Amino acid sequence: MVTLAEVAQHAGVSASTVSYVLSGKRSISANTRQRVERSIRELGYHPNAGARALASSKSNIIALMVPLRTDMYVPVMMEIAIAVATSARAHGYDVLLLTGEEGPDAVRRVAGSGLADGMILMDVELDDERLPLLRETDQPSVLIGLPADTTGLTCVDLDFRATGALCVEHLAKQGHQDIAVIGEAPAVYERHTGFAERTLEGLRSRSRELGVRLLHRPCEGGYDAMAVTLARILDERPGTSGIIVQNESAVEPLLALLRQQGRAVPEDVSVVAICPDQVATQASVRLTSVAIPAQEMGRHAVDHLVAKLDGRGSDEVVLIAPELTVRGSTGPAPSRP
Amino acid sequence: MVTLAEVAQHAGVSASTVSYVLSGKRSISANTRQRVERSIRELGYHPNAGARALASSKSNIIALMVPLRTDMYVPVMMEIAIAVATSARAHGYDVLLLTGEEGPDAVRRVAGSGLADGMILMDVELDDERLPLLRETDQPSVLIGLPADTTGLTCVDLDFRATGALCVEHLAKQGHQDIAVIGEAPAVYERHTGFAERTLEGLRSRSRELGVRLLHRPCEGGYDAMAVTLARILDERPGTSGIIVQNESAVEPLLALLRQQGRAVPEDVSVVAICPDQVATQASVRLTSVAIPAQEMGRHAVDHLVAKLDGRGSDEVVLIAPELTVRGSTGPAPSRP
DNA sequence: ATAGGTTATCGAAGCGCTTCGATACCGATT
DNA sequence: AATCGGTATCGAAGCGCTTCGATAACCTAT
Repeated sequence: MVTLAEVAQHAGVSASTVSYVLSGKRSISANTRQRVERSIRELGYHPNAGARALASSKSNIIALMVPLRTDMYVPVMMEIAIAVATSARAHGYDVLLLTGEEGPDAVRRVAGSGLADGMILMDVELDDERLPLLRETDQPSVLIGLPADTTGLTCVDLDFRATGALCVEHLAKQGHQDIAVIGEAPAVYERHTGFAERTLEGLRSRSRELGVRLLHRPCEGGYDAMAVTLARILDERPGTSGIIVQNESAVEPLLALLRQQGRAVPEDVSVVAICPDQVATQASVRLTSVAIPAQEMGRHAVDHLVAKLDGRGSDEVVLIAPELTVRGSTGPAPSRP
Repeated sequence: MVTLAEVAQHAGVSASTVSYVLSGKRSISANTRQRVERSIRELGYHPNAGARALASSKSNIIALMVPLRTDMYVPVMMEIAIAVATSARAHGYDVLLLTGEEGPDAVRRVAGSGLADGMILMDVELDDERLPLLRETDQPSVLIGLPADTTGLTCVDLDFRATGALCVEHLAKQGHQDIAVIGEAPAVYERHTGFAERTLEGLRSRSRELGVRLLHRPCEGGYDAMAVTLARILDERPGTSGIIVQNESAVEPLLALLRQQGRAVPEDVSVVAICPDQVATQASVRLTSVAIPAQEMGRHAVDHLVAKLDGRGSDEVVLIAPELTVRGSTGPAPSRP
């Protein structure tokens, strides 16, 4: 293993000079710089991460806490995680992967040990138990998702309230009067996940304003659960002509069931999905949808965290404006008999 | 920030004693141990990761290199990644997330800087460009996937050859004579991903042995691509009665298309999938499948790597035996006219 | 009582780096 | 010629921990 001292000796300078060449924190003559850089290359030198962290109290690592549950919106999680890792590298940071398993203790461990300089939390619940710790250790952090109380926190999220409103609006504008919402699994609502509840608020308030009827039903993913849910909806509201889905694993089953029942999309029923673009375009019907901008969220989170670590940047809540893309699954409401 | 020295002072012992209490590398009297542990608790002490890494040349971090591509078998990747993170924690290690983006350089960087003690590589190609580096730096590592040359390497993977064979066997046993294979996207074969090619080998050799006809077609995910692929298959081999799918995002489109064309599963066509159990059970037809044991692979990889880091364990190739679960999508071949 | 062997603890060195004065040299200003 | 402000470099201290002898205290066996 090559050390700074060896590079220094090889280049005929002192260790501190090599350090300054590396960090650029003091001016170095062009001549010396080149000699040092050459030695670094020739010896294949890589600074030791531990020593660096110890001396500078900076690890150049960002911790990313992903939910342990693999049952929910997995591709989105993955996409965010990869976006985070990629953007972090672009800023010179590596990413430490923490699962939700450890719970709040992970926050304590990371903050206490100086393992990471800051952390990004995904899947934040409205009343998340990690937040008190985050505030008290004042660990630099960014949340992906929006808790109930955001004082002193930096959050990045899609504006799910506006997303809900946007979906209702789109359908209402086309004349749909009876709209059904197929939501995430009941467990998601029970644990008060922010995005699910806020979507619902948006859906409800906008439909109230626009005078359309709204029926919300949580739904486990999969074909069987979807069959039951759809039957219940059509039973309660036979006139339903617009459906909003916020559950990736319910999308394809829903479309299959509608087809099977002879309900044409979009002639008989219009469908709007809240899902990543990939899902919307790869479904059996090209879906009108509001995209979940996973990449953008990951990138934003990293940018904000890095800004904080650099002493720039402040606490703030960034809500990304939703965008509805019209594809082939929505159209005018059928005229009622 | 609390340091070892402060704990030592608080407990009235020397720093080294505290260190030995923590590591258990020398015997400590019960009395002293308790006093020290109490101080640790009262002061909320966490050892500094950087200092530890520097002094012990061990970071207690495992690097996990995931593919950058988000287009392929995403849930499997995610499940493996989470299994790795979870098992690693159980062994006292944290996980550093590296994306394929950096390519081979990441290996050099991690090995050189002592950032991680070892690494796990996912999505290994047959002739992976990271392997020479891995061998030359003799960085402790485990591959998930099987390259062409495994000398000096430890690998964990599902036995995809046996998996292919198993699928053919199952269908042949039920009398199917004409079998079609819907594979991964063409790009996957072009970059010589090991698992795809080995599955194919297994499929081909077993079908030759059993005297059944086999047609293999790569397929991009999604509905449209699937429609084209299926049409071509049925055009070339109208008598096809068994289909093997190895492409998660083709599964649901395939089932929808078959339904749409009035081909009943399993009465007219039998379908075997190679996919995670979750996909097989949540599809619109409960699929007979060979599971991809993501969790098990992640766990194995970590166990082997930790064994290596402890000086136990040797280079070896672990192939997990495939298991075929019969569900509702396969049955006897229809009698030919 | 003394040598020999344990067991429990301490002190000091050192891991590889960053960073803060200090120093030496230079040309420009008076 | 003496002074000043830069610029380029060096040396040494120190980050918080691990680990290796050394030492002291205590048993046991002679």
